[in-house]
Order: sequence, then structure tokens, then C-alpha cells
Amino acid sequence: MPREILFNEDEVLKKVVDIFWQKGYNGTSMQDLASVTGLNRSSIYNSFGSKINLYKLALKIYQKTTESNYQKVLLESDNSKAAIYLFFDKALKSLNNKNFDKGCFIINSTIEMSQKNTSIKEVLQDSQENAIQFLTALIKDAQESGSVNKKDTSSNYAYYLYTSLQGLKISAVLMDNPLIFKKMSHTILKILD
Amino acid sequence: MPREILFNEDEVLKKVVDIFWQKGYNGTSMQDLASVTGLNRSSIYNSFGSKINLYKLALKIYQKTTESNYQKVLLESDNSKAAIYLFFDKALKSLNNKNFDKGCFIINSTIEMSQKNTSIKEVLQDSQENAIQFLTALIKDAQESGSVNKKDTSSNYAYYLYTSLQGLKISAVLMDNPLIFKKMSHTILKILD
DNA sequence: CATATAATGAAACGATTGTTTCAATATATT
DNA sequence: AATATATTGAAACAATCGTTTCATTATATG
Repeated sequence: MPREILFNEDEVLKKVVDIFWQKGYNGTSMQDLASVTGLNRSSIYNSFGSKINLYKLALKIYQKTTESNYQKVLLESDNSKAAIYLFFDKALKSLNNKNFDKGCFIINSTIEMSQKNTSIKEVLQDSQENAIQFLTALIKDAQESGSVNKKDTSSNYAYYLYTSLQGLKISAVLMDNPLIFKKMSHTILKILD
Repeated sequence: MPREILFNEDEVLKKVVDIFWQKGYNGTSMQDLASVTGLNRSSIYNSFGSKINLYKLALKIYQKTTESNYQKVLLESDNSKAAIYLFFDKALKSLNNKNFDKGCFIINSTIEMSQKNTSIKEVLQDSQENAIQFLTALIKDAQESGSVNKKDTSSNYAYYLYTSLQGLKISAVLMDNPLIFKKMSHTILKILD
């Protein structure tokens, strides 16, 4: 019957994420997408519908890997407080990573697209809520085991940590002093003790 | 001799800031700029050179008003610690402002343009350094008068406050619960006591 | 091997991009 | 009033935008 799809969709989408991440939605042309994926423009439309749809797919794929990283953090840490620290540590590491000058894809997308496309906004809000839920669960557990104080609710602490991390990610675009980020991260987390 | 320029350059630039703020650099066309300013395209080129140059001018104008707001904060508060709180308070107010769904122009510009244009990056880094210097001076003074603790340096606290504020501004794009932001702000500032 | 069907490549679509050109217009000076 | 000069509006520039079309190519099935 029909010819099978030759390209690996996941690999293509990974490249698509990279280029949208680097150049943004408006800054990325269909020609860019064709060049970077090796696909013909018509193949892209055949397989993914439109530029905006491809962007949504890329965003969802990225979000999926982000969430799988949550599980990694849980697996790699002995207890909830350690998981919180590891979560921040990993975030800092990717901040100091030299290819991070692209910023955070979710943040970039929030700024460029959330007010222009309702369904993208929903994906981004989902992403935000997932992160905060992840942190809330960790903090709640850590509070119950006594490793995080109970001066505030787990939810409030989670919002605070999430927002602080967003700030670190933004500041990192124009600053590249790893020591300062280590210090800030320490200051942010100290409030849990 | 020559005909005089009829339009008010400052007023035009204010409109230019708004449209770049709302749509970003790539999302704003010369037609958009002509429509919003009421100027002909040729007049824009005559007066401002190019799109990217107009963007730079808009960014500098915006940065100037931001810095004048620093002075306002100083004038409106009795002491340095009050100034820090007022600074955050004003930021929160503009976050809850309904027209804030554009995000922060400086942050938007950082994400879209800082890696693509060196001179824009310099303007943005200047902006960042100015904000941190402003905060450092306030904290230092507050520490000397005993209203802010000395557990950490004024510089470290300033970086921390600046980054936290960036985080608040990003989070606000997708969240609109003023109470949560008041709470987060309180949590962030508590560390100074 | 023939057939059905999907991926492919190339070309073209109209629309819009940023920018330039230039004649027409308007005004401060002589 | 005449002159000089900058602004203005309209048109055009080539380039690129996202998207569509369609004949060609390739392959899994019968």
C-alpha cells in the first residue's frame, strides 16, 4: 500500500524544538524548518499541517521531556527535600550550560505566544500548573517529615520556588556568573529550613 | 529654510514602544509602525533610519522612564527600607494592571533580541546593572541603619531581589491571582528582616 | 508484477516583508 | 514673492513570508 514515512518524527520534532527555541516563532521561517529538518516544505505541511501546529507539537514534546525530568529528579533523590535541592541544582546546571543563551523555551513561548494563541496559552498554563504541583507535593512531603518548616503552606512555598526559578532563568540570559546563581539559589532555598 | 518636523518625536516613540512591547520586534511590521504612529513609512525611515534603529530608540526611551521611576521611589519614601518595599509594591501594581498582559518590555526584549543584536544586548545589560545598583545602594543604606539584616552582602541581596522580581513578572503573564503575588512578594522580602 | 497510496520535489501562489525612490508639498528664510 | 530645503505620500523594489498545487517517485500490499 502506501509508502511509509521515512523520517523519524521524534527526531524531526527535536530539531524543530531547537530552532523555535533559538529563533522564536516569528523569527523562524518555513525555510528554516525545512533546512533544519531536511524535509521539503510540502512534507512538513503534509505531516504537521501548518507552522503554528508544528510549533504547538514542538511545545508539547518539550513539555513532555520537562515532565519526565520531574520523574528523574524523584528517582535520583533519597527524600523530598533532597529532590527539591536536586531540582534547583539541575536547573542551575542547565543555566550555566553554554548553549543556554537561548533562554528557556517555555518562558520564551510564554512571552511571544501566550497572548496571541489561546491553545498555546493553555499548554503553557498546564506546564506552569504541573511544575507548581510537582513542587507542592515535594514540599508537603518534606514538611511532614520535618525537613522543611511549616511557617507557610506547601502551596505558597511552591509558588515562591517556581517564580524564583523563573527569575533565575531570565537573569541568566544576560548574566553569566555561575557563583552568583549558586548564591541566589542558596538564598532562595534557605527559606525552607 | 526647511519645513519643520510636525510630529512630536517623544509621542511617536511612546506609541512605538507600545507596539513593540505588545507584538515584539519580529511581530511588528513597518506597516504596523506607520499605522500606529500615523507617519508614512518614508517619514519613519527619514527620521529614524531603520526598523532596528527605531527599536533601539524605543528601548532606550523605555529604559529612561524606568530609571526615572527609581528616582520617584526615592522621593516617595521616608527611608531606604520603605523604598525597597515601595519598589516592589509599584512593580506588583503594574503586574496586576490589566494591560500588563504584554509582559515586561525589557524582559521581552531580552528574550527576543539580546542574542541577536550586540548593541541591544548592551542596552539590556546596562538596564540590569542599573536596577541592581539601585537596589544595592538601598539595601546597603538600610543595613547601615539597621532596618535590613547583615546576614548577607547588599550586593547579594540586590541580585536576589532583582531576580525574584523578574520571576514575578514572568509568572504574572500566565497567572492573575493578585493575592498569590502579594504573598510571594512578602515571602521574598521577608529575608531582609 | 500491478496497484494503490503516501511522501517527495519543484514550482508557483498571493500577500507581506523591510527598504528605497521620487515627485509633490509645505514652510522658514532671504 | 522667490528660494531653498525637509517632510510627505504613493508607488515600486526585490526578497521572503506561509501555504498550495501537482506531477513524480517510492513502497507495502494484493
